[in-house]
Amino acid sequence: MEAYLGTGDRAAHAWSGLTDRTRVIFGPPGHAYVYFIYGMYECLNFVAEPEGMAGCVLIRALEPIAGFALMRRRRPGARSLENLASGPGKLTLAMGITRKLNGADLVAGPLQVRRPLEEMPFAIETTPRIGIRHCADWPLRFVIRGNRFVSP
DNA sequence: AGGATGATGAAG
DNA sequence: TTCATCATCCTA
Repeated sequence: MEAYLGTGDRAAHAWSGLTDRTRVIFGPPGHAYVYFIYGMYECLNFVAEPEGMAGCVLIRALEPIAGFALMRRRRPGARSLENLASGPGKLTLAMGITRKLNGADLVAGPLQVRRPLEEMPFAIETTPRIGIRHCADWPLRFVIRGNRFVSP
């Protein structure tokens, strides 16, 4: 995942202030911010700051633990389990997430953030963010150390 | 290394 | 109404 700050972060969508597109980012936390990028893909964020304040987290990858057949059907090109959702665009394809979920409540659903079935301890590693030009060296990308499913 | 592909924000 | 830009992925 990657953090995008509300103020001073030129790489963040919220940099341009409150617009139609960024409205959700300035809304209450625990909601999905889904945006369309490169004319083809959609990316999922979690709003992370109190209402009136901008700040969100881009979900760049996930480890599939269920629904394998469905995810493979949505991403026929995926050659391996690791490849299924190891990138922000791949993740939304595999999960069937579209802009219709923009602004959706992540507690109420239909898209929900849930506690894992079994809690596994893990270490978090910090790296620069990926695919941006501004503030590219800021250490705001967070990965699970040693995990095979992180985005490249 | 380059192409697919369209919304967005800022400028005119 | 244009225009550059873009938090990507895939094939070569």
